[in-house]
Amino acid sequence: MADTNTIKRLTRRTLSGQIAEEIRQAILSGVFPLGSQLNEMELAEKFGVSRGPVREALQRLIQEALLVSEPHRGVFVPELNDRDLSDIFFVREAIEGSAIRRVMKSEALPEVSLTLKRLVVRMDEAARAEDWPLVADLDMEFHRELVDAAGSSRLSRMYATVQAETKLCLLMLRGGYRGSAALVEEHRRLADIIASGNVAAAVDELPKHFGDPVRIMHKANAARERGSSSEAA
Amino acid sequence: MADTNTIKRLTRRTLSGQIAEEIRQAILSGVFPLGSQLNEMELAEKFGVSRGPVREALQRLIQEALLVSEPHRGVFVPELNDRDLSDIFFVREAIEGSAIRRVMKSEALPEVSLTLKRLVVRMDEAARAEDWPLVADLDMEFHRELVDAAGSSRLSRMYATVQAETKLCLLMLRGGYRGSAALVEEHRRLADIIASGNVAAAVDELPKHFGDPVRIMHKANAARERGSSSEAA
DNA sequence: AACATTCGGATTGTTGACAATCCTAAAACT
DNA sequence: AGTTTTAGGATTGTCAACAATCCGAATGTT
Repeated sequence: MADTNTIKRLTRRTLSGQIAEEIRQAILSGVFPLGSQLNEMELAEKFGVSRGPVREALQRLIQEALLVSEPHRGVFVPELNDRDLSDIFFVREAIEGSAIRRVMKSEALPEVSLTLKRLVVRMDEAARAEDWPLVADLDMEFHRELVDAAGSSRLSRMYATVQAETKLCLLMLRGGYRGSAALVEEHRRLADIIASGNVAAAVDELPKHFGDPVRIMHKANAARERGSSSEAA
Repeated sequence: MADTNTIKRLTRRTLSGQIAEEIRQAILSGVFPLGSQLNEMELAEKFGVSRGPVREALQRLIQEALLVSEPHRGVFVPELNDRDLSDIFFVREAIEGSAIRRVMKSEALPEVSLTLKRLVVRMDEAARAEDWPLVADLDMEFHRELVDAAGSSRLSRMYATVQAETKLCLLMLRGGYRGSAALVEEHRRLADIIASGNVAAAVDELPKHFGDPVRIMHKANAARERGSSSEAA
């Protein structure tokens, strides 16, 4: 047997696990509006189960920062403010930066570069077809691929949760996701720099890459909060 | 009213939260040996509560990677192998590296440096008194302080979980925590470099700082596994 | 009219019991 | 004797009911 590294994934699907996955998808799809409350009993009978598994599923999503719990009040879809937004992208930069550094030092760099460039091609096709949801998905996949290539299970897991929060951010500007073809170009640029082997340049590119979305989202967030008088932080 | 120091403990302690904290401390104190199983019913009656809150507490700790769950089998204190060990310190390097970069760019650097140097002083005192547990605690605090200084709640939270795993690592070499005064010197060195403002030097110092513990633990781990014929990874 | 108080509805937090699953080990078979 | 089968025990997974807590509206007071 050549590879024994496949550790026999007996993913024993537990009920609460399935429910968590279901609710997670629902949140990230915008089924539950930001700030809305999730009723345990309601979810329970919607899934045809008791409140126990639902509670456990919610607990898990709380740990993933996809929900926030106010004791004796309920669990809510969080509303992200500017601080959160900056923080999320700061952490993304931290994680992806480390991933880039490690990948570019490894001998798997050519392979990873190829994978990334293929993703850019698909992203380009999607952009030409103006399939913006697909573009967004490929954007996510691009960065996830990059982080996973580092081969650190912990880094990947951490990144997964931050990426989920990023999706939450995208929900804030519903449909307003900039469909500019510039996005494709940015990723192509990033992929090229990574392939080039210039570590410093690659790491420097990340803030530029994230700069735009952060600014755009901040703007959208400010516009959204302009209507409701908010608390000063 | 002159004193507003009562910071209004809004921290509504939920029962499961308290239990989680209790179990967490127990795990990190080595009350539960590595690889041992945690019985829900047993814990429940030990805490004088039902299995519900205990289950939720365990769920939380599982998410923190302080426990692993095998469906329909039970939850166990994880046994960390060499891969885990390397991974943990890789992630620590990633997080602390980003924290250092941000802190050293901020104007709070002098203040942070001072705090770190004070910690080194305390660590030195503890080392002279040969109070190694305290030295270990101060080691943890040093790095946590550094990360917290970055002002990113998400980075801090992620680091907290990795640091908990680090404590798990220390449990592997029970009591064998090297009490060398070199540890103090290393931290002093790191604090000095950070204070100096030389970002590149500071970031370069991290791998050196982590190099020793990783090697030592690998050695200890190998020695520990020498007795039991283990599966080849 | 403005403020404090109390009551009601709703939701979460907790409990004890029941069902499903897994591991161990004894027993039956070749 | 060695291997398969099958019961036993134990533990987790799930459920429905009970208790505690919180929010908001209605009521009473100044």
